[in-house]
Amino acid sequence: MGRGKIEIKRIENSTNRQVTFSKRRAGLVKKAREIGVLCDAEVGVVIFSSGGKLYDYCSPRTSLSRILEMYQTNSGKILWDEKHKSLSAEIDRVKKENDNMQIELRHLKGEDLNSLQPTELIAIEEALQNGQTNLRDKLMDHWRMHKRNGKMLEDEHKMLSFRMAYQHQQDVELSGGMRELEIGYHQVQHDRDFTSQMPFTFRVQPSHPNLQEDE
Amino acid sequence: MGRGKIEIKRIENSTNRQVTFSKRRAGLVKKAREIGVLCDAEVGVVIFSSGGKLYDYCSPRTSLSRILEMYQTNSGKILWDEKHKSLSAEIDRVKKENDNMQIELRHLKGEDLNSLQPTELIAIEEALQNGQTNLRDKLMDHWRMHKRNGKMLEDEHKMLSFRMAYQHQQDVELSGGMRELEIGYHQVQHDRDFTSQMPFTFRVQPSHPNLQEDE
DNA sequence: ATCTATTGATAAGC
DNA sequence: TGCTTATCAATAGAT
Repeated sequence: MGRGKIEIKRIENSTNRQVTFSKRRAGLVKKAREIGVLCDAEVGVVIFSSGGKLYDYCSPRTSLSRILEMYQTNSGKILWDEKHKSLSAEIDRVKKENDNMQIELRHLKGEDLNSLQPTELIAIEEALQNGQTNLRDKLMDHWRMHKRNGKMLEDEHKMLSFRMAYQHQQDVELSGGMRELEIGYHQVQHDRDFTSQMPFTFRVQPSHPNLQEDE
Repeated sequence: MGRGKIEIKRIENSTNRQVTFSKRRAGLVKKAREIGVLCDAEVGVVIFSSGGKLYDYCSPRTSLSRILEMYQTNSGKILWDEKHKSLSAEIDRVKKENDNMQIELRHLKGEDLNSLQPTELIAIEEALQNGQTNLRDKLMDHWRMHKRNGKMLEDEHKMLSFRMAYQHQQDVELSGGMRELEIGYHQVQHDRDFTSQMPFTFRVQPSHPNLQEDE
């Protein structure tokens, strides 16, 4: 509900995220108040922003601590005694999450790949390709902006220039390196009708970088 | 919002009240979930119906008791012992580690790059380049091994072939995209003695992919 | 913070 | 309780 539909996933732009948080927090509290009044319910809401700031609401005529007591009674859980268990469980959960991210990081860095299937390797490769595209866009933004402003620092300029050139080199080399694989592909492609699914580049002249140093 | 506007006051008809309660409870929880995801917030909701029945929701990465503890910390009420404190401290520590990895992962995926300096962008780009090199080596290993063993499965073969071709395409395109930057570089390169540090590729013919589809 | 085009939530009705 | 639909409400994006 707004000028455009949005996916329910983390808002990347931090300003937008903050604005949306404020708006929706207000909306949530309003809804909580309404259901309390309309349906004669008691409601408690606790919200922590990503920055850790606390916001809360609870129906009039009661208090959060009373609601929490009722929660304990009704859920059969004794929060104070449960707390220890729940804290331990949380540590486990967070650590596990930690491990998973660790693994994902390693994979993205090209480590610990031996146990992976081609399918998984390809998925990671795609993620890398994506990241690289975004990274390079951003680097080019910097390059262009600095060039336009004419106030690029000497060191920054060196690094950017060097890096741009290096990327180009890498691409040409990898691009060349893939030629070997084309052969493998062409050997088998007539087995099945797969040609229609192949990217057009496949039917393209391989690039011919001139790799001689000219003195 | 519905077939007619309603006043926000207790619904007298008990059936309607019950129905509205169910619908709005679902709506409230949905909103809570959404703000949690969109804005990276932690949310806890506790609802008692007029009949005294308990309903609750809390964001996935936490628990109600955890949220309630955070609430107590933040709101001043402190009634927990040292053990809990140390457990909480550990959670905070691990979560912080978690956040850092999260950030690194996002960066590698090309997200949240706006606040980064060129130096940092370049470091990330290098990591991606590395990862990609390793990934592709591994993919080629798979390709060669399966081809040699002659027992590549049809689907695996399709995916590998397709992926190899796709990588090639990407490289050629990126390689082409870098050409623009060469111009910028050549404009300034005579300012300083930087030529000796430039990769030889820089003095190389750009690739000329033939992008016409041949029917 | 304010303004609206749009999407989203939901009151009624079945 | 679950669907459907006409309406009102929340809010995304722009200012």
